Amino acid sequence: MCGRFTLRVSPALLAEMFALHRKPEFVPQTNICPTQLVLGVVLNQENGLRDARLFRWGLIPHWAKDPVIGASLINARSETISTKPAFRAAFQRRRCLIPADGFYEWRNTPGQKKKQPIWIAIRNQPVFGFASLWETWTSADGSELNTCTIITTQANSAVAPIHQRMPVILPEAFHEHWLDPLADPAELLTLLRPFPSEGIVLSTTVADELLASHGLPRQRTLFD
DNA sequence: CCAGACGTTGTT
DNA sequence: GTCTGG
DNA sequence: CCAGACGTTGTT
DNA sequence: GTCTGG
Repeated sequence: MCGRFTLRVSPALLAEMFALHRKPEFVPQTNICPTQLVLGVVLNQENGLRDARLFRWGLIPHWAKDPVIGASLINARSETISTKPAFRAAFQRRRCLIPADGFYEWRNTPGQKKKQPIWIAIRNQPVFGFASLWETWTSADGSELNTCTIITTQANSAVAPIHQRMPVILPEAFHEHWLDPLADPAELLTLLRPFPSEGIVLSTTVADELLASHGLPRQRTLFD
């Protein structure tokens, strides 16, 4: 799955790598959590340009009465995304890319009391995009909330020893297809596969280094 | 027909 | 909103 | 994902 | 142990 990730690149690089209309405003982060605001790249249907927008991580279906459901919909299984009521509308009409430069999976070692976080990145890719969906939810008082979810797939052989599943990382060559509002759903589903194992980089120590390099306090939630 | 669910993950 | 179960 | 909380009663 | 909140 994918329950935490990092995004530390400059807005300028992000704009370049995702062909954004303009530079997004965001602060580099090394511990992005569910229910926080995350950056999502969408295709603006008005002008055909790519925009980066903020979404609350945890998709709330438009029909939900209680928005608390979003906290559990931080991931969507690629295998069932086109049929599940919570996701199929978003899959048809509201696809996006969530930029990241790494993500965490927790390894549960038998005999060890605590799970160990492993930081996972892609070789030679300073930033990449998670295949994602977004929704707009309207509350009883009429206020709107834009939310998103990250699509998961079976772990590749590099990640499998740590965890059974992993987020879908779309190679840059697939970005345009994924964001195309007229794309054929059946073809889109073929894009949702595990990233090639050869490109995977794992680290047990980088997380602490990342925090230090940004002068951020060590985060008890992850590393103690 | 209406009522109620609608999701993921890990763990057992 | 739309499907499933009763 | 992890961290942190984890309650009852009667009344409207 | 399990749910909620971030």
